[in-house]
Amino acid sequence: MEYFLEVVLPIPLEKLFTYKISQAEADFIQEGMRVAVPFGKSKIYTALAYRVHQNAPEAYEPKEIYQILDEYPVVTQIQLKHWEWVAKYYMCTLGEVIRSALPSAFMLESETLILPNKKSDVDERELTDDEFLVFEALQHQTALKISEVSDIVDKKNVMKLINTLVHKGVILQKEELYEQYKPKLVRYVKLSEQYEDEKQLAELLNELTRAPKQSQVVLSLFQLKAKSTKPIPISELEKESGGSRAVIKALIDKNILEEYHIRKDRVQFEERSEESKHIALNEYQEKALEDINNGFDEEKPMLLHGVTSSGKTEVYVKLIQKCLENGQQALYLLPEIALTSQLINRLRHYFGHQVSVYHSKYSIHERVEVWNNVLKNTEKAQIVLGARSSLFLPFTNLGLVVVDEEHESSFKQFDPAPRYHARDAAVVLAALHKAKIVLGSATPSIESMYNARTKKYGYASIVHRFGDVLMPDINLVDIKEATRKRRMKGHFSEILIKAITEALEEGEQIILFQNRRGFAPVVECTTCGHVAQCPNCDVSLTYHQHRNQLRCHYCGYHMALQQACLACGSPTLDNKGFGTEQIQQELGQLFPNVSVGRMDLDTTRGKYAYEKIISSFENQEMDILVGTQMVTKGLDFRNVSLVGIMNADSMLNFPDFRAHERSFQMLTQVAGRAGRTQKRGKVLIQTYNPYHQILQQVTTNNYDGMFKEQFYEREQFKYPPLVRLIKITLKDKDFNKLNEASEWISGSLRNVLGVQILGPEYPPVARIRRDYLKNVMIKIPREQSLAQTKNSIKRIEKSFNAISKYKSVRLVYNVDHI
DNA sequence: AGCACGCCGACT
DNA sequence: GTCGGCGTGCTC
Repeated sequence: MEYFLEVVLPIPLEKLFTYKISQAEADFIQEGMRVAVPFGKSKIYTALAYRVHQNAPEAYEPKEIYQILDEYPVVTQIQLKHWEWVAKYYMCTLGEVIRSALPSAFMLESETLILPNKKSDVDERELTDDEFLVFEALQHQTALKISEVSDIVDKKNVMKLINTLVHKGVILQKEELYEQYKPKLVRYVKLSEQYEDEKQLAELLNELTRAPKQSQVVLSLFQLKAKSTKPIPISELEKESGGSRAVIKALIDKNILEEYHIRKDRVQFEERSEESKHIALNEYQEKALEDINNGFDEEKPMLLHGVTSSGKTEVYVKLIQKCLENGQQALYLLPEIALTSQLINRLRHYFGHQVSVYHSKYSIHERVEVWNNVLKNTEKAQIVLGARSSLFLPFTNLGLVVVDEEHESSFKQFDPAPRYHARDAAVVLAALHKAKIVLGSATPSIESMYNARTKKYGYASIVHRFGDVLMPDINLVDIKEATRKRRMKGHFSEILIKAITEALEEGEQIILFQNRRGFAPVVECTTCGHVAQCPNCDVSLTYHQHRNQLRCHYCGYHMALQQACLACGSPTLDNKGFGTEQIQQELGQLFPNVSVGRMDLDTTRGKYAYEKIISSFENQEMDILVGTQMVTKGLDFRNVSLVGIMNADSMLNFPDFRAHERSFQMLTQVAGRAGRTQKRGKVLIQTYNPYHQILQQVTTNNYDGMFKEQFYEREQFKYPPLVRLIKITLKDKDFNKLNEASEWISGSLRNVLGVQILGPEYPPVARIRRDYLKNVMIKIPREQSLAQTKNSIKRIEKSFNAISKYKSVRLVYNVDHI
């Protein structure tokens, strides 16, 4: 009987691939195990076992698998179901979901190695110069990588050379698999067993009199052993004895000491503090908790709408405690890893080492360890705190999902597929696990609030701040007037400067919000109006002061700032617009003795960059923090009494149907950073348009008014949540071909779907990385089947791909585009 | 997605 | 003349 295995490969292909396996393998392999398979001409890939069966494929002769990589499945059945849903809903392949879900260290790849062919005699005279170089190199080395061959002959493409060498019998090829994940091993030492005996030991010490260093090491080892019964790491012995590694190695070589390894977890936390596991909720929190639990009884996802600083976290903690008491795992999703550092401390305070963290700034090794802990349901992984990708962890016993700051658009993955929304995917995940789910926010998204109003979600709210702290006092500052009367100092109005001065005098801290990064978006020539453009993308280059560079935010292209205009040669270059860097600099001039910190994309690279800035602001090493979006997101600073928004207009005027909703959320959130203790916080919003509805709604904390108005507009103009949006982006290097192709696509969609199609339209940035872009937007009414519509779209794509002249055009789907 | 194959311009 | 550029097709 023949056995076959269908596998999923981590590539953007719809198809599953079938390999031949033996009966023994068929008995052993379970769905969700990893297998290494040969794919294409020579490569070996890691694939996920999907199904074992006995139906021989007819159209081709299947290859055999290379090797089974796991002893038990690393992916659960529920995960596979969930991933299939993600692939289907967000119109991508299962392989793409797998690629972003599995830690990259799980995905082994092969590397081709070149070995000398010992069996055949080589006539050196028959080799070309390049061939001889490789042949010679192999006389000294056992194997060469392709890239090394490339270096030796100083050529890029060496496949042809290698092929001829194989042909001439000079070399052999071999595929080597690399396991990227290596457990972290700590080296320990102990005394060899024979010296347990006292007589032997005395003899040994006697022998070592001529080696003072070595005998010192042995004595230190005894001292350490006396202190505790724990294993002794080599590093500690080194420190204690003052002996170098060479001395210890000599002792190991003489078999006096024995070296051994213990696998160490990279993920380590301090123990929980035993006091204060109990938290007291106030009456409003209690009420919300009760409402949430009632909603859970009806098996509904719950929306928790609590004003900023109302103590939502404590409610989550209560829910998590209950979940753990039931012996189930909890998942706590956050939109931004910047937030994890603050929250992790709070959660560890209650749950100690039961909390694991998972996000993209963790190393691939750490991610594998968290993955395995979750899979084995170990003590350490009872609670996972993480960014959107933690949704893909192998929970076996999930009881609760918390989606904090559910309105955040960063829950939606934008660039590589799967372009999923973590909040929505979490609702599906919870349903698959029959787990409870709560979505929390001070400013719920229109979508979630709509779901709550239509009873799809349950609803709970907290309208009072914790400790009855007053809501911040929000004021609008009209900078149109001030600008006209020349009363602005740089980007600061007199009112804002006065407020900053007062806060500084009180010893309080200040947050300033500037919705843009970089020093100045553009550098313009005042003589001819020329602005430096990115050669690969359709954008102006932005100036970054600290490197004195012009940079492209889309492709990373950069060049040094020119002294004279590139177009007309005159040295009259001027900055236009402003960003966080410039605000920071102006502050330095206005308040020379005040320390000003900055938090934006540029200052938060690296694993601990966020933590550094946040903790130094927390410790009041800085008086003022200038930041972009990041400062709005749920950070909790005790001593901030003033929040200033430099310019509210740029976000209000953003050409997007969500601009108003977003502005409301962002301003309300950033305002919420002010006055989290007894003193009432103050918020100043500088704007050219103080009569804007949204700004009025922000100052009066009128969420309902905002919701009503925005909802009405979306009804009028047919936007979510009343329709579903699918955006198709077409990309091609050829401008004309792209236009033709997008007309073809939009035409077919209009013919087949019978729903509203917008476009094709150029996006605001119409060229990125040398590709021209065009968007087509599909609006699908709620009552129309989404699945069927997607099928029709896929069919249109098939016919599109059959047209040979459009071959090079790539299509990208974005379902529920934000 | 990779990766090989195949066909064209710009250099030793 | 080769090298390496990119367009095209295929992967069990």
